[in-house]
Amino acid sequence: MPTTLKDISKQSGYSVTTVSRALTGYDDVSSSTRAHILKIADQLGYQPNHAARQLQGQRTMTLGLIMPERMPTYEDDFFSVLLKGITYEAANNGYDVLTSAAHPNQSELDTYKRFVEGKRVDGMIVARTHRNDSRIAYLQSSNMPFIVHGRLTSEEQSNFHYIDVDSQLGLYLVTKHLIELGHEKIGLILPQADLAFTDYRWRGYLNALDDHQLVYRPDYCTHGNLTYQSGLDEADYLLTNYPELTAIIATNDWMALGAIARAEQHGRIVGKDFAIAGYDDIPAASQAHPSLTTVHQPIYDVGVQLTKQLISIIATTPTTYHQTLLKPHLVVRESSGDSR
Amino acid sequence: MPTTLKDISKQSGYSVTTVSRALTGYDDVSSSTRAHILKIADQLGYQPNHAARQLQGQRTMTLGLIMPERMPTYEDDFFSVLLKGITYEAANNGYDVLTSAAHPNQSELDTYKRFVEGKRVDGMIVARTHRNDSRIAYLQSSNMPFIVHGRLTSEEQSNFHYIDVDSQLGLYLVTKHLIELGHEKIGLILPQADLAFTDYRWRGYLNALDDHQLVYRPDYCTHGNLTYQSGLDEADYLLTNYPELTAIIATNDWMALGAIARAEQHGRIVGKDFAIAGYDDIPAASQAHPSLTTVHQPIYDVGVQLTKQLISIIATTPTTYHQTLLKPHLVVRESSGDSR
DNA sequence: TTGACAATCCGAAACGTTTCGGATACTATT
DNA sequence: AATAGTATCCGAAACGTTTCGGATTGTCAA
Repeated sequence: MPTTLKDISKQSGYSVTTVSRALTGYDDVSSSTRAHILKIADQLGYQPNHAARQLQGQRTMTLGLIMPERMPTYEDDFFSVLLKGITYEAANNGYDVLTSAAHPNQSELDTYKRFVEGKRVDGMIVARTHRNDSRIAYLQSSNMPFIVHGRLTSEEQSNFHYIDVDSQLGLYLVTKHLIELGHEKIGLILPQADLAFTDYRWRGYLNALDDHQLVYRPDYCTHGNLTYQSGLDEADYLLTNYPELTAIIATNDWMALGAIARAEQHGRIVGKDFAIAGYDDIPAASQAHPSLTTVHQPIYDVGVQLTKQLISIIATTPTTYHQTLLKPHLVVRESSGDSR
Repeated sequence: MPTTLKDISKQSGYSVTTVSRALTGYDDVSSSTRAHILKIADQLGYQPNHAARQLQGQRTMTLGLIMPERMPTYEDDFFSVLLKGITYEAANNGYDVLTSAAHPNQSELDTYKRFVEGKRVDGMIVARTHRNDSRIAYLQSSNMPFIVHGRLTSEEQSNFHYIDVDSQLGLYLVTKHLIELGHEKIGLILPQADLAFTDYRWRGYLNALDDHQLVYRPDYCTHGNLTYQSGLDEADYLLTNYPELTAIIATNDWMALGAIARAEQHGRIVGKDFAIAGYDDIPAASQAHPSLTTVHQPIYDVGVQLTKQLISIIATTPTTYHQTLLKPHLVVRESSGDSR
């Protein structure tokens, strides 16, 4: 049974109140008694009881992140890496991080409610937004500080603090890159339609075609689910139905890697007579063969930024929304090939 | 301000006690009043205050994981992936996960104390053990349930619950594999000497040499720090000083990938006239060129297992140590080449 | 009619902390 | 010598929950 204020009080002869005030640094206690109390607290290895503090209405010094109900894929480490950035930056500022996922027989939203209304955290981080995102709607209706990685779709209002990577720009850049290499018939493998960034990526592709007077062919666009397997599948679909394609853009690297594998099975030599590009720049992208042309997303750093912002939001409750759009950059490697 | 038991009490006309007992399912309240109370609680969207529960001595339904002080490397996602497994499995059992890292001006051990003595968790998970591990010593002296991923070194007593992958076997397998391909002069890049698994991996290498009557050359062994960069550096050192080497085993994949790159700069053709093997089987390993022969570690699953075990330990406080040693398996790919 | 027993409810205390509103004793000012 | 001010301390209440030990009612058997 850990030491409490009462123990220190007994040992030192001072009241619990004074001990508390000494320990939390009020100017209301003489420096000699403070020193005395500090020493005893140290001797006894005092650690404040977190629950008691919280109960009485304090900051929890804890940030919350909830993992999505079903990971889109086992191999997807987006949340893990983000969480790594969040945890370290939180720790730098004296915060801890509470993570969870939906409990059995509970919805993801229930988990948000547990955290928010159970007063377990001072702020929430939400990531991978989707169309009509009920988590965001809920948080807006609560008065829990929160920050979002990503926005809502371009038709929706994003009235909240967010940090997003401009994936419209990202896809514009990679599409432009391929067009400038001479490609005119470019397949596109998008993620699930209800993910908010699908919208932006699609627009980026569209804009690039427009800017170069190329016609947009909706049938060149398919939807995968961010896995390697779906990269295989969708590439297969595109290559068998539209053999005129000379390039494929996949909107994440795992799908791109799948697409490379399948394209080569179709007899295309990726990086030579066929181009493939991805998105994310995961570690495997640089190791792949051919190495993958892609768009770099600094996930760890985004985690750090989100945390920094959220903590400042908690501290200051700003009246205006803090919204940042990071510029991604294109990483040209072998898979997009030389100019044709 | 969220609803409390008192609110429900007022609304329903029953006492706080009865409301509490109705909600937590005592048989001490008639089914009609329970139904009534349940309904009101639902209407009001009642969420129990976690702090109040904890304070009064309940389970926290929270597991703790602390990230190491300095990540050995930015690219190392070991903890992130482990945490992903832990979080999902914990959620499956109604638990949340509290993560942190050392706060400024505090040691890693202080963080353990904060969690344990601040009564913030019901159990702790510790990973990546090192020689003379003070975290484990501390947890043993507390009576907080905990489970460890990894053991202490073979000279130390591992008197605690753990799940480890038998990396001695792992390194034995990969060394044997190379020897059977005809290699006799095999370099070894080990991790930092104070990591507990360094000891086991070294022994595995040694055993394999012994079993095949090959002499052990201590100077063929160097120490890296698990990064790609140190793979470059150590491979460079080995190749320039011991050009007679025909193979290098790196004890993790990132160092192996670095070693491949450097070996090719030294004019070796990896997979042909030179063999390289790694350890971990990270996603990049299968994508690498040449693809990397390595030893598979199921990190996500280990996270799941650890969580399962820890929860059962919390529930039953077993008197005997639960210790599992998982068998890793060799994944042969191109980088170890054909028989010579 | 009485006693025993079950069913249902509730008051009060406790968990460990912070904070509000004083209380006390000393010092400096008039 | 009285007043005001300052420095230092503390009692009690509060946060929201659970639990211990009854209290109240009603039922049923003797």
